[in-house]
Amino acid sequence: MKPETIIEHISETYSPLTADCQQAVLASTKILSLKKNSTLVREGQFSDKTFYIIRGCARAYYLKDGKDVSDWFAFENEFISSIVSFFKNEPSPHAIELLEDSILVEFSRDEIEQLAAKYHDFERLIRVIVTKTMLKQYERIASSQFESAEQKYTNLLKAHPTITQRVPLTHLASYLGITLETLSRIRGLKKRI
Amino acid sequence: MKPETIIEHISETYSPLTADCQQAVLASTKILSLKKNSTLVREGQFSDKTFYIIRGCARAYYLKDGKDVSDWFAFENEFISSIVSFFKNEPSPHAIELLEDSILVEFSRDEIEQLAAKYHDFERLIRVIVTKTMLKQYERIASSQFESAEQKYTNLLKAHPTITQRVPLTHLASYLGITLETLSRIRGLKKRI
DNA sequence: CGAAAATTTGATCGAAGTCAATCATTGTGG
DNA sequence: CCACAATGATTGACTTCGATCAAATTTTCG
Repeated sequence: MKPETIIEHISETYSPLTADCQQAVLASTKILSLKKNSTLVREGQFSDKTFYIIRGCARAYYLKDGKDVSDWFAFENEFISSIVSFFKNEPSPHAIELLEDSILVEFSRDEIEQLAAKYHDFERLIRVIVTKTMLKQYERIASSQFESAEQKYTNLLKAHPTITQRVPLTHLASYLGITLETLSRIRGLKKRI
Repeated sequence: MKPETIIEHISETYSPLTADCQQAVLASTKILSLKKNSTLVREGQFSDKTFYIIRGCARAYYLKDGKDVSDWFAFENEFISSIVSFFKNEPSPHAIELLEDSILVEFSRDEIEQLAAKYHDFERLIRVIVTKTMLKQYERIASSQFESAEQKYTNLLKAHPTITQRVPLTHLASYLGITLETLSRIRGLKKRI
């Protein structure tokens, strides 16, 4: 996939960019092609990068009392970054790894800020992306806090019907805030009914 | 408090606005002074308004299986809106009410979009506010999903030491996703130790 | 002051967690 | 290309945290 096509696609998906601005974005775009299990961000490090996924998927996770807890998944046409490090410039509590062989676009915070300062339409693009992310997190709060384990899993499947084929259940369980065993029992029940 | 001072203050708190832009914002600003228990948004209605709190506090809540569940609180210098209705233009699942006599600034979505389209620095202001909100929601997910009832309460107190003096415990309990009884027991324990 | 609202306290129950063992799937080196 | 080790998923027995139901007590406010 050509870089121009990618920027066009981001522009179409989120908020339109002028040709002029698309050119400028292109200039500061780096494309990565990485194998499954590659690490994009290591725990404890600073990361001023955001990754846009063209193909594949990634997972942000952290260690909570020694246990691996998944915090975010991203698939094609979505962004992933160490939210804490990227936005607050603190060491990243999260690690980010690839769950499949993937093709990514890498943006740095400086590039983004420069583009946003120079191009009003890029500033808007960022605003739109952040707003979408915020709404997604809002949905997640509603689901995680006030639903039963089973309802949470059902909600996840509704939002992402094929996720179980791409992400190991262990990760889904920790993402939902339930144990692997509980998730397994829920799935057992669902099949039988 | 004069309207000019308010806009200046928003500009200082979140992201600077040019004098020109501040003038334009002023023109579409409506100041409200309302009594405790006033309703800003009713459940099931469309609301394209966002409220900035100058004095007082407000609460967004919804009914889940007949029970009142608090979803968001906002205090001085913060914004509150029906997130679903404002951003997705759907009927609001939330109602919003005042917990104290309050002074508010009301913005409509149209005004905001027009200002954002015309003024790059206003677009940035919105971006910054949405980003802050997103980070706050992120913290909330981490706390609500992976902490014990007691830890959640402790986290809340840390972020908002005086909240118990302004918001009834019932609302705090439902916000934290625990029952009033459990919250009361936690508070009992804390005092004794 | 007294009624209503808010909070505390007590007894019991249940959903999901923990610990432990087994079964299934995947992938790598001989 | 098979073997078998490593990883992932299921199942079972038991425990626990916080929910529910119920009642008492305290606070607020007309």
